[in-house]
Amino acid sequence: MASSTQASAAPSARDRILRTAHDLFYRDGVRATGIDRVIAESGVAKLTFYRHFPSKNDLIRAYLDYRHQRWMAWFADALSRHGGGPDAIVPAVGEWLRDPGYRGCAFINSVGELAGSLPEVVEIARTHKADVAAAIAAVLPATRQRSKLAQAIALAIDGAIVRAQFDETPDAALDALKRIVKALLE
Amino acid sequence: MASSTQASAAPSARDRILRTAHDLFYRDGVRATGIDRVIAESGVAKLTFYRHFPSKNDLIRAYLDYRHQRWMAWFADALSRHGGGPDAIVPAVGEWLRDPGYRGCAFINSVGELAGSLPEVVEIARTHKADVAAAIAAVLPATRQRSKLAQAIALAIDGAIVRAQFDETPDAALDALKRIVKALLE
DNA sequence: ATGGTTGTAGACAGATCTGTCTACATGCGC
DNA sequence: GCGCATGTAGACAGATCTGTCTACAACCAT
Repeated sequence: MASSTQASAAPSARDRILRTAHDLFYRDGVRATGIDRVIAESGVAKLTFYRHFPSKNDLIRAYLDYRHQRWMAWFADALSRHGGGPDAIVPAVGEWLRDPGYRGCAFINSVGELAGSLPEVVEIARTHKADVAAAIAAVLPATRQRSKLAQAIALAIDGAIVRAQFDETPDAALDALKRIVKALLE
Repeated sequence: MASSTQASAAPSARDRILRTAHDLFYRDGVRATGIDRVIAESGVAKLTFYRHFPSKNDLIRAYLDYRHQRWMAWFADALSRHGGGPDAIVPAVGEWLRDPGYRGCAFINSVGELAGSLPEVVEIARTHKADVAAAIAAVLPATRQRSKLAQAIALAIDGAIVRAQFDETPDAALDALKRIVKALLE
């Protein structure tokens, strides 16, 4: 989940805006980041920005969609790189939590910040978490309890995500997560 | 964790401010809540407010302290009301998650919102979570693994907290939490 | 009774934030 | 080559937010 860099030369204005918004929203929070900051940092004109995103809420929605795509792709890749079995889960999560730019889960953070003023982020977050649970189920053995088990593991991952957001190092969170996953898988 | 009401007649201005700030900050978020709103809703003059809390950050710190006291007292009570043993944990948490005013963990939400602009909330949240883990350890049998086990359960509770914040009902979160606690305690 | 503390009511300054508008440039398809 | 989409630069309006300031009242202890 390190910040990805684009190889090709000239990204469109929309892409530059979205990428900049992603980095700022994720690092500093959505409310703390002003439109003017996104505009200045992505190097586009104000009118250009408002042509692509008529309101800040449109940008927020696009940010969460973009984040979802990026994160799910990274997670699927990380799981397969670590063997693609149940034992891949904790190391894959650990990779993320150790990333220097780690700032917690964009969806959890956004719900906390915006649930009151932009209720649809709750729906978006729910969808995201359901997809994460499905990705976890995909690496579990196909038993009768697989779905329930994946949900429990996904919930434990959420716990590790917020714990690692507080602590100096993610080690305690990963220890606890490992213990839970091991206990759940017998 | 339902909102507590004060029996005695005349709370001081400071108490009224703190109580109002707590309710608004918790319900709508810290950044989304303006000082003017707190002042209007607590029925106090602006100068009075600024005499007690020279800046919004002072109010935020007081809010988190207040929340910590209130929540820990409620949690200890809930644990003892449900028997004071390991089996009290899930029902106690369930009581909270089912509260109509439930909006997630004030500390998790605040870290997401404020970590960038007010770094000390991270420290405050860490202390809070350590106290929660200690309260959980207190209801576990005194084995050699007690502390590690309490940390794992506390982490699973954090997972249930955020999951219940997304979902329509807390049932799935409580199911998963119950499954994890059961697996951890053999 | 006098001074300090605590309170009310509300105007005001200064910053910041979202969103609009004018004026102009460039490149591409038809 | 003409029109249109897309782009730049930046002034401007209007709302909102934090924090200061003036003017005045009630209460309590010394």
